[in-house]
Amino acid sequence: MSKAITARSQDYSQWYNDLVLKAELADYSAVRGCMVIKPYGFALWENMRDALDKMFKDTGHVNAYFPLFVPKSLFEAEEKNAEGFAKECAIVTHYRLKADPTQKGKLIVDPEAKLEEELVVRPTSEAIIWNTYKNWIQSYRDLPILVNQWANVVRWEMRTRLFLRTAEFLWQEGHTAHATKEEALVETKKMLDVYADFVENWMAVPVIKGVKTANERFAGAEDTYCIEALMQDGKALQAGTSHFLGQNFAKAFDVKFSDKENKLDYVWATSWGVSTRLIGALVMAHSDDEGLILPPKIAPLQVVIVPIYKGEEQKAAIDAKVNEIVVQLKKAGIRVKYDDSDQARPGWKFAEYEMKGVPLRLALGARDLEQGVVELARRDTREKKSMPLEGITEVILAQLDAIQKNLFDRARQYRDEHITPANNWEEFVNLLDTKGGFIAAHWDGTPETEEAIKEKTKATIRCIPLDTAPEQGVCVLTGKPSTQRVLFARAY
RNA sequence: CGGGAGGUAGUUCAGCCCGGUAGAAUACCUGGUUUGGGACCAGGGGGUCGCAGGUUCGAAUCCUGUCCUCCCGACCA
Repeated sequence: MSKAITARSQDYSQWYNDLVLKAELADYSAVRGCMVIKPYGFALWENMRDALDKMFKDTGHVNAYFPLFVPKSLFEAEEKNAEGFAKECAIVTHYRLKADPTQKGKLIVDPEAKLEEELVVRPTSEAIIWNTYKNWIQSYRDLPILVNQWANVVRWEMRTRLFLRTAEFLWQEGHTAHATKEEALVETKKMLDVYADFVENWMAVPVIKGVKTANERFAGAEDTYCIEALMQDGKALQAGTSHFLGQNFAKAFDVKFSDKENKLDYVWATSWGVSTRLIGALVMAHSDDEGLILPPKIAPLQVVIVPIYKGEEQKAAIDAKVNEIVVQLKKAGIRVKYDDSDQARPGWKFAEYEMKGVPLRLALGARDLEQGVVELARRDTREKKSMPLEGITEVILAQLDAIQKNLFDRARQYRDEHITPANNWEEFVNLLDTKGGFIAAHWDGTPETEEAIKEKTKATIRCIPLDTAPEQGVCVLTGKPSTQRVLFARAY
């Protein structure tokens, strides 16, 4: 492993790529646009997944699993949804290979094994799920259906980046069915809140809750709610979406139910998802030029202990003490590793665990042992101090909390400092080019103006924030009247 | 999908223009000395030069095709 990664100030994109590879979160693969998630990266994803899964269960949802393949006829049923995804679908057309008669040891697609109907590899699962829900729903007594699935999806992206945009990715997709519009709307917002709660309180990444404009809306949705995060380079990243689907899919798949008065009506729907892209957000929100910085609540390892010794005798004494500490820490629920390997020297280990973003490091040497202390090093502030071994578990628990809080506060301060109002076009363009971040500006509400701004500046409307007060103003581009500021940014 | 750059030891890269026994650093293995911020000495192993064709007496090097990656553009629920 080489000794450094590209500095953020030098090349932010390269820094990100270097970091993902060197921290061993992921690797490239032999398949274009598809990555290998390595064990350390997957451990991180597992922690995120487990926390989210519990939140879903706590809000009444259950898990299920639907097929990877969607028959084309089902896929095209909801027209807007199908159109929206058509350009990035992988399609299965054959079901068999055979030996190539012209080249020994090679295989060809068997032309006689062509499928009657092509199968679309799911870019999202609304179609196959609503086709299924049709069979599950007859009356209001069958509602609501609150199902989530953890799955992979495929979107044939032209330009990919590790975690941020890959051809195949892992995610969860919730698909719910309701008797009333109101209930579906409540569900949509409830799950948006769950996402915001998770991303802020577990990942320590502050988000803005908002609604997407028509241009940015999920294909097939009535409304798309989102959480938007800000990265250290001033670009925005959509961290999660929750869609109010109205009756669009119920109509497309003919899913009706009898209400209490025995009247037939179409079912109301929502869907919501977050993906492994969140890992990209996590990396770009907190990390520095030394490597990854992980929030304790989802870090695969929260504490690493490194011994410093001369000779076997010292090592044995340190081992004995550290083993006691490890038992205590594990009892307190802390994910801890004692790296007593003799393969690397302490300095090497320090750098390695910094690259991997382990929140707290303890270093224990013979001198410390004599004095009954241990060196505590925080990854987030890179601050080191000597603490008494007595009562160290409590100190560590408090430090982990402090790190979690500091990461969030730090990211929120950066985010808050990078929401800037712009009142005219010159200001708007200038802010985008010099400062970046979110720009709060008036917009006349038309897709045409949004499109024009995008063409001129590459900035899009990230969302119409949910919690801002109405304010009279004029559109930053057209000068037409506007009633609310929206957030623009260049985005991932 | 268009334009540009790249792929040679586990890793980072030199060699390619001008064809002639495949190199460096680092990592790895063995032994020893070491260990409070990426240790040092000595010895050693490791590469069908992305893959497939072609030109040539001879190809990492020239030609063609193809795959993967990066950058720019188009696209991106």
